[in-house]
This record gives sequence, structure tokens and C-alpha cells, in this order.
Amino acid sequence: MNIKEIAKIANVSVATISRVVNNDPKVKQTTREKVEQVMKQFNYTPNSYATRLSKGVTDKIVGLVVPDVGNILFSEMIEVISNCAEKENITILLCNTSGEYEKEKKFTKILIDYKVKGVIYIPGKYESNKNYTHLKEVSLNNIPIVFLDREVKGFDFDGVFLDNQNISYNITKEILKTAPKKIYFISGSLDISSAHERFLGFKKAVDELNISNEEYEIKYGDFKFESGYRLGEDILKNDKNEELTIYIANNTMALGFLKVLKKHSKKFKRISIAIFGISDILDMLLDEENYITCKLPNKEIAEKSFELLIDKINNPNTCYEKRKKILCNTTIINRINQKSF
Amino acid sequence: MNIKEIAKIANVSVATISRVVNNDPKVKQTTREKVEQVMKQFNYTPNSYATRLSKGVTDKIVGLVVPDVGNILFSEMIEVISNCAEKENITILLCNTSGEYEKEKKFTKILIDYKVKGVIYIPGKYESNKNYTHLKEVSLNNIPIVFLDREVKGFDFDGVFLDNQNISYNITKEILKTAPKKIYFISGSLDISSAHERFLGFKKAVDELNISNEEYEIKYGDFKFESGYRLGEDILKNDKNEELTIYIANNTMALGFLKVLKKHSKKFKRISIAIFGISDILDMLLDEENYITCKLPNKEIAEKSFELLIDKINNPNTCYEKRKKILCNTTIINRINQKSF
DNA sequence: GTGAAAGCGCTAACAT
DNA sequence: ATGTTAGCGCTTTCAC
Repeated sequence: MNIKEIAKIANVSVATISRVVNNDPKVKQTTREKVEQVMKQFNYTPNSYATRLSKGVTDKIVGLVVPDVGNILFSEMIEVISNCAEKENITILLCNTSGEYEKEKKFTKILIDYKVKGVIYIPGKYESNKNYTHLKEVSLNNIPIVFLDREVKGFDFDGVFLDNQNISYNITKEILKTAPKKIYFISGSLDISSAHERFLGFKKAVDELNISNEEYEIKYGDFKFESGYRLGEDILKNDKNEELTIYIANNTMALGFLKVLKKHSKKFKRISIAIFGISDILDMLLDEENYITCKLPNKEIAEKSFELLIDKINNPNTCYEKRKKILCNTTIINRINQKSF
Repeated sequence: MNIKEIAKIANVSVATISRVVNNDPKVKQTTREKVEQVMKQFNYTPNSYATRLSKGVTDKIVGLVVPDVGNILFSEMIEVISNCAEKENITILLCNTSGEYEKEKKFTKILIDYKVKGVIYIPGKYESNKNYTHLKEVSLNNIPIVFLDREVKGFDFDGVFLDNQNISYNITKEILKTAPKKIYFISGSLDISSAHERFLGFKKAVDELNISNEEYEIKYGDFKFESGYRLGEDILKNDKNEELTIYIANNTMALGFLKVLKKHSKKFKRISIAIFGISDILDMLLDEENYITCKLPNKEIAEKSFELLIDKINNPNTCYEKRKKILCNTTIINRINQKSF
């Protein structure tokens, strides 16, 4: 049903229909009622594209591409971003990619298709055999895009990130001040930019301190609970030392590790733990333990990424000579209980 | 820049521009290149409303109204729903209301304006002084809507919910089998339908068991961490009993309670805990404690709500004689450690 | 291969 | 108070 048909049925002109729809006070009450009755009867609702085209208005929508909505770190970011957006009267098109390349691609195309005003993009794993042309398409369509938390190799879009390498370096240094000989680093997949940087920070510290190859070991997980559990079990079952140091590259794997640690902790005299980033919950779990960690400014980077995007949306013609890559640092929290030494 | 202007500059007709944009193989390579060059130079991108209007296509967007994206329960639901949506090639417009009426209203209007295909609606607190006309508008615009997890008084939209009252009743019964005399119920705000139902379940059990007024006490929180902490502190500081039973109406408040419990637990000989719904994390925290709880089928109700919505979208003319209100039950987990009795 | 022109459904200026 | 009509920017048929 379109406006013309309704007009014919109601025995008025399309203009009158339009007026009724738009609450123009000029229409006579009786006409209005008649029209409304017909509209209701035929379930008429205006075609919004026609309306928008005609009115020349444009939607304020921003695309948010996220690998894992269920991950607390990301869901907090989404919370922040959606609140910022609401203030600017911008709505969020949520694209949950599960970290899959094909979905990233698909969603990106949809976002371009919808002509969103901008995109905040948290990529999944980098797949070197893929070309990521969909990202180029975004720029080609003049849609501002910013990376958040992670970036894609080869794409120098602006973005806001944790200062992963630095923080990881500092954590490693800190734990190695007092830690037992053998240190395990439970890393994320190096195909995720943030995980790779954390790895680099760890490596840098270890190298600087001349820790030998026998004294440290790196295990690779996938940032998820299960892999923290599995790798933890692997370590705790097989290691013969009495004292151990474990540095876990993210929150979720740390939870998995702590879960399995309960089963095996009696076996060891002392286990020192370092975790890259802590949540309130993790903190509760660790309440009486010794550990080194840091609060992650994830909400801050989310907010900054939105501000950056808005800036780019509002100033489309500004050309920066350089890429804007914002890194957020944080301070290390050392809760190693000195008593235990 | 519109198609006409580009056509003029490129010295071709609008049809040719359109063909280039749509990758029509018929256009000569040289023409294509010329046009592309001009498009690039003037940053031309087609007006998507015009395209859609002309092509007669229509967006597949569904609105998702959520009070608190950061809440793990909801973020898991969002995860599920966005995955379901992706399979159906539907995109999600995320509306984070913070549980505020005005935002619910604003977002609802936006959703209507965008003519989304349907709406999944998780309301915040019910405010009796508000009229919720925006909800009526949704129906008036023939947009299918389903409630999820919570409902709004006076609106008999279809929906999928936990069987709050029943589950709460069962939990209460279960804990009162063995629990110490004094029982506290830490409730959510009764203005949230789910909290109210949980309250009713508790009350029913207490009444049935002839628990006297002195033997139970109800504290009202807001489902958030802080209120669990605050009310917990209140109870633990002031109660003079040696043994206590605490039943907490949701996950997040339970976390707050457990946090404060660590400070005060020595004071008591025994504290029995019941929690309405448990997450993996909460489970870890409680690992060595005695408690009664249940797994919440939050992912299931999310999925069902989406299916219900899709069903309504695909069969707009089906009239059910009755409202479809789907309640999901679950089994009670009793981890009260018998040794301790 | 390319262009002219009708049409998508609505709005708004102008006319009555 | 209501109708007529020229757009809005694009697609697509038909003609050349």
C-alpha cells in the first residue's frame, strides 16, 4: 500500500494523506479521521526511504564491529560507546563477528550499504591469506573508520588502543623482581594485534633481564576461558618445580587458569601470578592471593575511539599529515604479599 | 554530489553512472574508467535512500532494546541474538536505555522511524506515572514486538521469560529445608517485573511454610553490585544470630554480597546462601561454599525471543487468539554441603 | 554501449 | 482546507 492508493481509497489527494501522516493542523478533523481510518484498515505506513529521500534527511547511524559481545571487556566498551552515541543522537548498528573474517567482511559491506556515518572496528584474528579489501571499501566510500583495541596489519586507520607492549613490559619486569625461577607466559594468539604486542613486551623484558631459555616458557591460547584452563592444567600437572610464576595475557584466560589452579595449588609451595588487566570479578577471586596486575582503561579507549570517530565525521576534510594512533597506558598494581617471602 | 552532477562532469548520462556503480558489464572500459575517476575525484557515493526506493528493497533491521549492555546476563543475550540475526541476514540496531524511560521512548521512536522489521524489548523499571504510549506506537506501525526477560505492566505483547516465580519458589523451598532460622531475601526493585515475580515466589514459599515475620526479612536493592554489597554489609554487621540464610535475587547483587561477606564471615558460624541464577564466574567464587542456585537459561530465552520475533515478522497476519507468553524453567542446584550439618 | 525518460513513494510549494 | 505538481536521487526499460 502506498500513498497514492490510500489517497484514492480515502477519496482525497496524496497531499492530504501526507499532511495527516505529518500531523499538519490544517487538515479538517473529519478528513483526518476518514484518512486515519483508511490507513488503519489497510495497515498503511509510509515508505521511510521515500520520506527520507524527499525530506533530504539522513540517518545518524554508526557501525560497531565487535568480535565477541559476550566478552566483558568488549561489552563494557559497547556500553560506553552506546552511551556516547545516545548523547549525540546517533544509533548503533551492532555487528558481532565472532572474530570471523567472513563475517567482518559481510558486515562491513552492510555498513557501507547502509551508508553509516562511521565505523568503530575491533578486528578479530589477522588472517594473512586474506586481503581485507572490504576495509579499503570503507574508505573508498568516504566512511570514517577507527580501530579500537586491535588493528589490522597493513591498515593505518586512526585508532585507540591500550599501550599493550609497554604495559606488558612493565608487568613482566615487575613480576620478575621477586618471582620464582620458572616463568610461564600464557599468551593469546599472535594473530591478534594486542596479543602480539603483549608478547613483545614480555619478550623485551625477558631479554633485557637475560632470562635464559630454560627459565621461561610461552604457551599460546586464544584469549578464552577454556584455553586458560587447559594451558594452566598442562603447566600445573607437568611442572616439577616447587615455585612457579605465571603471567597470563588476558582476563578471561586468567579466570580459566584460576579455576584449574584450585585443583592443583597444593602441589606447589608458591605460585606468583601476573595478569594483564583485571576486572572487578577477577579481583574478588584473587582477593587473598599474591598477584601483579593493572586496571585496563578499556572504557577510556572506547570513549576516546568514539570521540575520534565523531571528530572525523564532523571534519571530513581535515587531513592529518600523520595517522592518529592513540595509546593508553595504565599503572601496574603490585599485590605481591611481602609476607610470603 | 548527486548522480546528475557527476553525469554532467563525466560527460555521460545518469544511466551510465548508474551502470558503473552497479558494475554493469555493458559499459565500455574507457567510459567506466572515466566515470570512476570523476566519482573518486568528487567523492561521490550514491544516496542509499534513492537506491532503495528505486530498487524497492527494504532493510532487514531489528531493534534490540536493552537496559544494561554491560550486565553479563544481557550481554550474553545480545551475543545470542546477534548471532541468530546474522544467520537470517538481519542486522541489529542496539538501543542501550540504561533502564531510563525517556531513553526507551526515544529509541522506540527511532526504531519506528527507521521502520525496523521488529523489536526485541527488555524494559527497565516500570514507572507507574508514565503512560508508555511509545509502545502502543510500535504496534500501530505494524512493527512486531516481543518482550524478553521482563515485561511492561498493561502490555500483553508476546514474550519469552524466565519462570521467575516458580524458580524462586523452588529455591526458597529448597533452602528452607535445611537453612538456619533467620532468612534474608535480597530482592531487586519490585518495579522490575522479573524481580517482582521472584519476590512473589519467595513470599509464596515462606507463607506456605508458615515462616513467621520475625524469621524472614526482605531487603530491596537494585540488581546492581553495589546494592548487594551495601545490603549485605547492613545484614552482616547488624544481625546477632550465629547462623544465617541469605537468598539473593540476582547474580550481580550476589557478587556484591560475596565481596562483603569476605569481610564479615568469621563472625558467623554458618551462612547458607541461595542465589537466583549463577554464572560461571559466580560458580568459581562459590566453589568451596555451600549454596543453592540454578543455571539460568538466559541464552535460551534470548534465542526463543528471536525465533518468536522472526515468526511474527514472517507471518504478520496470523492472529493468535491468545498472547504467547513463553516461560522457561530450570532445575535447582543444591550444593549445600551435607558435611556441615 | 549509451541515452532519454518513466517511475519508485513521499514532500512541499503553489494554486485554488 | 484541499489538490496539483515538481522535485528528491536513483534504476531500468526501451530506443538508438
